[in-house]
Amino acid sequence: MTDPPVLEQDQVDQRTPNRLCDFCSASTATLYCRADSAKLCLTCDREVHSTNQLFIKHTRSLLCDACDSSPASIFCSTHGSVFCQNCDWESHSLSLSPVHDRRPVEGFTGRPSVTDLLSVFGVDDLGKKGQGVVFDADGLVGYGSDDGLSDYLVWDTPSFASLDDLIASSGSEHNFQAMGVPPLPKNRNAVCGQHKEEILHQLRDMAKLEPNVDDGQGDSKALVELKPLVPEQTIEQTRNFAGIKQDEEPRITPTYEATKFQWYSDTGEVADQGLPYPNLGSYVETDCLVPDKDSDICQGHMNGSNENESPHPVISEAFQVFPKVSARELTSQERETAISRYKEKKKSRRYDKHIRYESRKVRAESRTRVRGRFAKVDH
DNA sequence: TATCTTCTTTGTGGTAAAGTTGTGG
DNA sequence: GCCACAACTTTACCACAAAGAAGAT
Repeated sequence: MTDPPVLEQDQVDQRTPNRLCDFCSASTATLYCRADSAKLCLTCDREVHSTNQLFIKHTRSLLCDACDSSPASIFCSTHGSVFCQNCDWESHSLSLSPVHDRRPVEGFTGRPSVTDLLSVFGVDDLGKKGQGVVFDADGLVGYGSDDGLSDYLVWDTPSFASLDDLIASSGSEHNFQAMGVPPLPKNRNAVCGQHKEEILHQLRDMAKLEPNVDDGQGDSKALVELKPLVPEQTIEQTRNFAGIKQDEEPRITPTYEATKFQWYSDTGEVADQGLPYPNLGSYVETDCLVPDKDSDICQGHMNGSNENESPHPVISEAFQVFPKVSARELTSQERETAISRYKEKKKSRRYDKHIRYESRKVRAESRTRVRGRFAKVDH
C-alpha cells in the first residue's frame, strides 16, 4: 500500500501562489468562506466578517491543503494535513490509505479573538496550564515547549452543550456537565494542517493589533498565558441566565463578547456548544442582549465609567457594526466606514458556480431536453 | 448489531418567462 | 413625470441518478 506523499515544506511554499488571499491579494489565504466563495487570510477574514451581522454568521473553514481551493472538512493526522471532501476521497480511497487516522474538521463563525483562533487551530491547550501558547511583550506568539503542536492538541469536553443542559443541571453543583451528549473527540482542534507556520505568522500579526488579546485587562506587556475559551466569569453569568435567577436581567460582559463564536461542522450544524445557548451565539439576535438606553449595564459599557473613557473595544465595535445594538445613532463617519467595508467585501465576492458533483454535471449535459427542460426518456 | 429495502432529498444545465434597469420621446 | 421599448438579469422548470435517512428483517 502506497500512501500519498506528505507535503514537504518547500512544496507548500511552491503552492502558496495558489493560496493568495482573494481580498488583499497579498497574504497567503488560510481560510475559506463558503458564503463568499472566497479564500482569505486571517487578517482579511477579521476585516471582511466584521462588516455586519449577516457577514459575521458566515462559516469559515481552513483551506484544503491539497487543492487550495475548497474548505477543509477532514483532518488526517497521518498526513498532518486538512482535506476537503474530494481530496480526502482521493487521498484515502480503499486502494490507497483507508486506515489513516482521520476526523472531521469544523468551521467557525463570529468574530473570534486571537485567543479563540488559537483554540480553533489547536495551538491552545486548555487542559495543560503552564504549557499553552503565550504572548510576549510584542504580542508575539510562542510555545511552552518546542516539540511541535502535538502536545497541545487536546480537546476538553465542554461543561455544557445547550440551554437544555443548563436548565437540567441548574439545580446541581456539578459544574454544568452536558447531559445526553456524547463526549467530543479528543484532538478535535488539531487542524492546522500543512500551513501551520503561515497561520501562526498571521496570528502573530493579529496579536500585535489586538493588545487586549489575553484577558481584557489591557496589559499586553507581560507574558500572558491564554485563558480558556469560556472564562469563569462568563460561566457565572450563564448560571444566572439559565433560570436560576429568572427575575434578573441577563448580563453580558466584555469577556463574553470577546470570546463568543460558534463551531460548525462541515454540514453547517452547530457542533460545539462551548457557548451555553446557541441562540446567543451571535452578538445581538436576542432581545435580552440588546442594550437599553436605561440599562445601567449596557450604559456602563457604552459610556464607560468615565465619559471620556472608551468602552470595551469589542463592545464598541459591536455597537458600530450592528444598529440594533446601538442605542445611539451612527455617526456619519461610522456609516461611511461600514459602507466602505461593505463595498470592499462586495468586490471580493466570487460568483463563479461551484460544481459539487461532477458526475451529475456530466449527466445533465448529456440529458435530452425539450425547450431547455429535462425530458423523460422512454425505456 | 448488521444488512437489506424502501423512501426522500439533492444537484445538475438549457431554455423560457418574469423581473429589472436604462434610454429616448 | 410618464410611457414604450430594448437590453440585461434573475428565476423556475424539467427528469433522474446518487446520496442519505428511515424502517424492516
